[in-house]
Amino acid sequence: MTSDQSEHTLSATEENIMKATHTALLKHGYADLSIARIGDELDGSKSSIYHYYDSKDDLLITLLEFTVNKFESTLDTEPSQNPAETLKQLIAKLLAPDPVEDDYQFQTVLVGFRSQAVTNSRIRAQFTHVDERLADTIREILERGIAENVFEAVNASEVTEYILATIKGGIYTRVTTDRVDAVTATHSMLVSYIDSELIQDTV
Amino acid sequence: MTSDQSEHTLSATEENIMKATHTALLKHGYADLSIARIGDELDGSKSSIYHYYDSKDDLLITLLEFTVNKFESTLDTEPSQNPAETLKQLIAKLLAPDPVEDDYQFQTVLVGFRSQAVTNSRIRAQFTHVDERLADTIREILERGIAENVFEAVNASEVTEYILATIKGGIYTRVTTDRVDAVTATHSMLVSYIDSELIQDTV
DNA sequence: GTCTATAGGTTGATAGAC
DNA sequence: GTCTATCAACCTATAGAC
Repeated sequence: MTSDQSEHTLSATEENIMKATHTALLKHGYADLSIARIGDELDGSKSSIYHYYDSKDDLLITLLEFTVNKFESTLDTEPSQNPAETLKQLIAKLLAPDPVEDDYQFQTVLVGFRSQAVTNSRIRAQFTHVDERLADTIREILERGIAENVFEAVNASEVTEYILATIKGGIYTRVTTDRVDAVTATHSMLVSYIDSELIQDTV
Repeated sequence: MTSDQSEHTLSATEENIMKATHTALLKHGYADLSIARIGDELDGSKSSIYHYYDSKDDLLITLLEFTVNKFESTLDTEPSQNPAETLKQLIAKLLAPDPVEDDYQFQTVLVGFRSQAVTNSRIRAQFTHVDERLADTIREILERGIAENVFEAVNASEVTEYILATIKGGIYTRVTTDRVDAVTATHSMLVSYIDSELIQDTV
């Protein structure tokens, strides 16, 4: 496997701690997250945390990896499909005006984590990596579409970054403002862009 | 004036506190910001803060307003210019791969604040407002360009949100990852979009 | 208006019983 | 492995001298 994460399965307690930290993070945000508040969401006692993790920092980095993996696994696309449809489905999943509760929670937790990348170099490295993989996913779809003559022969790397930035901007807007219409508009304009600039005119 | 902020000029001490909080925020990030750390950046004693602000929260909300005003004032564009050039200059200022130090600091501080919008409704309202005004700025340029037959007769509101999301995504990427090239690519693709989809073909 | 001192609570983390 | 009890450090905020 290519995963850099240790292969071991999580014990029931570890799973509990992950879930409790996730919930506490949603409730209070990264800045107001404390071991006590995680304990409040936990079935057992808060000190059990220190049996599995060295420190609060260690716990949070582990949760970040855990969350990123779950988030990325929800993005796995059916590769047999038309590249244009695959791309549009990916965008719809990320920019849906009212996503599935789970998806919304992932986005919220990841936005909270991401802001820590400004001052925390470990978290910054993680998100550099996250974006790299998101870009890979999009670029592969584009390159396949170009190879199959579905897409124009654009610069796949540049278009990838452009699409990815727009998606992240849309998610960011959804999670940090009440401007729901802005997300809808961003979504529909991004689809228009794909239709008019990317998809080849059928001759 | 339309500003909802009190008109009074800041005293030297207040100015000092704003600057110290700004610096402490850059150094430690929102989550690890404390009154003591703000005091470390301050000429005087940390308790002087409580003579001017009721609480840490009050101080931070004030700094947010202060920062937003300064940030927006750096965006004032020369309205006599060609709308296409005005728009491109605005984008270049926000997505420059290596912006002026002041601009970079504003973006960093605002990204830190913005993540708090997820759990803090006062801050969320502020950023809803910030985005509204940014959208107004872009929309006015687009509408002027359409009126002057420089731009195609696009849906100005939708295109505005699309451009704004891409810009925010680019800033977000710059501040939270090491993927400098991604920002450059986003910038150049956004300019290409304007050239090919927005600017009217000269007949 | 600015300072020192300090109250009173919360923080992350540990010791040690079971 | 899970618990209770506890520590020392730090937190926000205030009291009160100057």
